[in-house]
Amino acid sequence: MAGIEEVAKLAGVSTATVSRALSGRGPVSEATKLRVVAAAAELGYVVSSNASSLASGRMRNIGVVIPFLDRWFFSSVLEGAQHALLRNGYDLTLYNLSGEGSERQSVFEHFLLRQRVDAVIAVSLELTEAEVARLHALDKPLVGVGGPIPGVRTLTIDDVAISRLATEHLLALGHTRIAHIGGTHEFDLDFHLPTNRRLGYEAALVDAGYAVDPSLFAPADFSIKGGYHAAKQLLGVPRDRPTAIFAASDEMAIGSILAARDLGLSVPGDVSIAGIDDHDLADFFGLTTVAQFPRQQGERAVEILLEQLQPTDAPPGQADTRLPYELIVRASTARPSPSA
Amino acid sequence: MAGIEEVAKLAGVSTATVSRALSGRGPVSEATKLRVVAAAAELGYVVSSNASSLASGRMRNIGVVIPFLDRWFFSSVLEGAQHALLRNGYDLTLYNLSGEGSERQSVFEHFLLRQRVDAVIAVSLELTEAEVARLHALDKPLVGVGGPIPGVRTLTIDDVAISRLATEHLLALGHTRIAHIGGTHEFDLDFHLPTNRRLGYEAALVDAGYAVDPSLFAPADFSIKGGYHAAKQLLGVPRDRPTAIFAASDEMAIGSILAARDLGLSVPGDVSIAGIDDHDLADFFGLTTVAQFPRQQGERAVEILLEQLQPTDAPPGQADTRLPYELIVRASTARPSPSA
DNA sequence: GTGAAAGCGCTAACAC
DNA sequence: GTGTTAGCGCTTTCAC
Repeated sequence: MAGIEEVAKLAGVSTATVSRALSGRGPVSEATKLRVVAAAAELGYVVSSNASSLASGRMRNIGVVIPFLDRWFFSSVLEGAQHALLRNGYDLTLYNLSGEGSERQSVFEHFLLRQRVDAVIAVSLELTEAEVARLHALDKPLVGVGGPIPGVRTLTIDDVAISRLATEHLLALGHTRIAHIGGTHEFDLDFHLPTNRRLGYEAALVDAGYAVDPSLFAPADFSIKGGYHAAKQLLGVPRDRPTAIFAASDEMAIGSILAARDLGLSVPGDVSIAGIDDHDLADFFGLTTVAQFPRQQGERAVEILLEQLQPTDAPPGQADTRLPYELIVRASTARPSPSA
Repeated sequence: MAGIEEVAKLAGVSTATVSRALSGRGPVSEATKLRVVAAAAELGYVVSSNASSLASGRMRNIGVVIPFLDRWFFSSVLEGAQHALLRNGYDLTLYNLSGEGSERQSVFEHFLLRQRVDAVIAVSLELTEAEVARLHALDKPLVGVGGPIPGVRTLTIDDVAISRLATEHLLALGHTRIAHIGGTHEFDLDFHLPTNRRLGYEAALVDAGYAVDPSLFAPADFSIKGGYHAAKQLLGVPRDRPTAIFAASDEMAIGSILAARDLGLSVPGDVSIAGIDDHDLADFFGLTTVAQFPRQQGERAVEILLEQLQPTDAPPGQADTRLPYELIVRASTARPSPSA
């Protein structure tokens, strides 16, 4: 492994110049820069990130803390972040918290404090004050995706508005008995997504002049399986069956479609179904949904972070960035059939 | 951020002793070790990984190169690896190659050479000789999951045997017209999984005395959607319909189940369906499958790597480790109905 | 079992 | 625009 000294020798300059030429910091004439780059290429030289980081304090590495890897939303955010980081020459160090709670503690007490990352992206995690404080004490920028986290720059989606949008779509089609499959309380811990989505649904109903019927709510765990069972329960009643289901995630909505089929109901003939996410499979199932763009969320988080790592003290930007969403109407929703 | 010097002062020892006490390398009396650990805890001291790595040459960091994040198999391997690494105090630096080819090059030419990782895990990637050579030149251990990669320690699953097992299950039930949904050629590039799985299927048929009927093969892209369309084609013929489908992945098998339903066929009444993976959703769909345990594959890869990082020159272990698999019979397979 | 001191391979003042 | 040099914060010989 060639070192900076050898490159300097081959290019006929000092190590300082090599450092400047290769990092782009500090003035170097075009001619010498070319020689240095050529020498580095010839020797297959790559800066040692440890030596560089130790001397400069810059790690070129971002830590991503994420609770799950095997769900579409999370892996998409991660993919977006990874992509944006790679493009900028940054490494991504992954901290997946899917195990027991002890992992979370060691990540925040040890791993993130090792001076290995310049900044941290926390996905769908509500950090404790202590956790935030630790990172701030190290002067490490932090951005939350899916927060909000008090005192931290976050990217959030307006869950209330999203739900309202989906529900209003069903109302506009003429549905009045609209059921909702939402999250259980355990999913409310880190970010109040289930609650907010339920609130949006209820607000849309109330605004349209309908009462909220508690019997039209069923909790599930955000999975296809969970949505299936919840929908079976909602649709299994012989009389006063809901004519539409709005599920708080596409996976639960897909489960609902499968449940409807198993009950011999046609979608959207007998029941309309809408979700949230625009999951990979939504198109395949013809699911009407409100898209949120997780890949872009990951990319955006990186951009914000890299901006913050620039020494340019521009206006720090607003603390909370609202993410875009979009209603995508497919074949799973339609006007209620007159017979219903 | 407290440094080693402050800890030394507080514990009343030299920095050398602090280093020894905290890293466990070199002799320290039990008493001083206790004092040092207490002092470190009191100051909230965490070793700077850069300084430590620069001085010692150990990074406590493993690079994982992986082609996809949003597929169950890959995210599960990643999760297993992450878990095992965290438990051992190692960081995981992720390199996802899902973008265009340029990413792959920069990962191997720059990112991995920055001296940031002790070793590399390559998941389902057939590395070029040049790529392997680069890593070996740096003396970085490398293990492949899903290889095999010539000259590299790999964990592989016997795809031929897995397919044979699934096919023999269908044969044993009395099926003779067994269709196969396999991968297209593009998926054969990095690891010959589609070909091997097809070979196992064909070998089982031939051994049982049946000819391979090319009309009973349909290619797809390993997705639910792809499997759906392939199955529609296979099952759409009025006469001589296959009585069973063996798909090279659970996602394609699930697509087949949905296709069968849409065609008004019952599973397993009219057609039996089997897959490979034991995907998250396999249980929900009652899918008979051959499980391969991707989480454990990730964990195992880490164990092998960490072993290799030990200076103990024990027997280096065999070059190719075969992974376990297991037939899981659920409700999607049964004896063919007499009427068929 | 413990301490002193010499680096690890770079970067960033500072001088020129 | 370029070279000189003093660290960055640890680990590791080597003495004791």
